[in-house]
Amino acid sequence: MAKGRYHHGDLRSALLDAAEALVRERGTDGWSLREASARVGVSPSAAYHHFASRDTLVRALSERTLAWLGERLRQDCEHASGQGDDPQRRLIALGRSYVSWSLDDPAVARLVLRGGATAPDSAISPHPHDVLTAELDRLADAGALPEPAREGAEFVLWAALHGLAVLLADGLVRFDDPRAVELQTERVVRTTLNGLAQEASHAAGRPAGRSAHTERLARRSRG
Amino acid sequence: MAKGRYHHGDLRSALLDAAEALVRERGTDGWSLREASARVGVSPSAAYHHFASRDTLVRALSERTLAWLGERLRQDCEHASGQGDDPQRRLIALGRSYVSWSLDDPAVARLVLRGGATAPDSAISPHPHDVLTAELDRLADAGALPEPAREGAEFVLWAALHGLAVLLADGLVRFDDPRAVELQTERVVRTTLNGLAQEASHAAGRPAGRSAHTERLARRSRG
DNA sequence: CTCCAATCTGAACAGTGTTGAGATGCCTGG
DNA sequence: CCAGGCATCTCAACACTGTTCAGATTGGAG
Repeated sequence: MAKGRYHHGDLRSALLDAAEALVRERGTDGWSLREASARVGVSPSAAYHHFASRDTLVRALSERTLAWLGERLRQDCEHASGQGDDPQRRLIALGRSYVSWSLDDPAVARLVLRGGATAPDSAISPHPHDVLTAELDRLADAGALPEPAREGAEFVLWAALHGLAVLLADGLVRFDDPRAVELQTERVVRTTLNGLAQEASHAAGRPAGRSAHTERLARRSRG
Repeated sequence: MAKGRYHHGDLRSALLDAAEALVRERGTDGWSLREASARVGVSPSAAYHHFASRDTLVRALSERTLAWLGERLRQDCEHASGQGDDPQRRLIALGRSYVSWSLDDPAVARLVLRGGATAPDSAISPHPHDVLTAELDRLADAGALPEPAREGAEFVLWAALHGLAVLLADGLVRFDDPRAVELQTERVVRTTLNGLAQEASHAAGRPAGRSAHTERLARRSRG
């Protein structure tokens, strides 16, 4: 629609769509703002009425995708919860969803997962990290994660999952069989959770996780 | 040296140095080949006698740094091995070195850790991944890692460490206290190793890690 | 000392992000 | 129904980019 019309209608999201397609085709930097504009059928400068710069467009795409991913993770957790509401099963589903996405759409994942592209004041909802945190809470509530191990546990599991996703998206590690990716992901989640659960028994005598207080980047308070 | 001379002497590594400094100042893309050339005191086209393109220069810098990092990791393992040659202590040292580097030099780390910048046929030696693998072998030899858990364990630990390093370099996670980073890194290594060691007892009945056969990207056979 | 091959320069090309002055046409208020 | 405001878009231009190539320069081999 809006073919040949002077006013486009929804240029902003049309540009985001074009940018997403271009990222998929040629990566984050393999295309120009001018090309995205041309693809939408609009002059290069038109984009500047919706985005302050090319970089802003890319960031906006990153945020849009991140929110989409958060929703996807949440849904996949819910869907996996089918029988018995096993929190560990839900976390494995989350991990599989996260990792398989980064493998199926590596170019977009490379863009999104290096969060430098995410504005600090953007309110992404639901943020993938928040989904993971909520699932860990669920695990702790179910008694499968001792209280001392719960503190900061999200950073351990997040690091492991994020690391696997990034390694795959960047092509630093490859699995011959797609099924192997699922197994590896499952193993990473299981191993990490096992390690976390066992932490309490080893913790006596060392500073414990409490002093490793961490904070996520501020993502609150939309401008 | 070579000030004002027509022939520079060692332009290739001078360009790499300039590129490294520029990456540190303004990130991977915040500078131009022309600026790097100018900084070295040479015309823009001179660079093309040493690098096929800007991208090639960046990749070369990435490889140089990766090899440097591998050497650093190896040395830090050796250094930590002081008393008793405890393999776990060595792995913790490796993790701390890896992570603290990515936090101390985040711009360069961002460039290096996303291996897309690494040519597939480059022979990086010693490659950080190989160092980690060797240390896990050492752990297994010491009997601290059951045989079935050893298989593919490097991908679990690598994912966790790499994930933490990347999250920090990208600023997706921040710790208020530098000491907290060390503790968190130690926790990630310990937790992962604990989880791995405990794997055998849980493994009965599931496919186990054997079918999750993995392979690193080919980095052998220099052109 | 001469000449070659490696090295570097200078000028040029197409394409980039970005800007500002002006054209266009949707929508609101009369 | 129609005037006109205003967001939206176009056009032309700027400085700058990566890259190429014909030619100038020079260290070192014969």
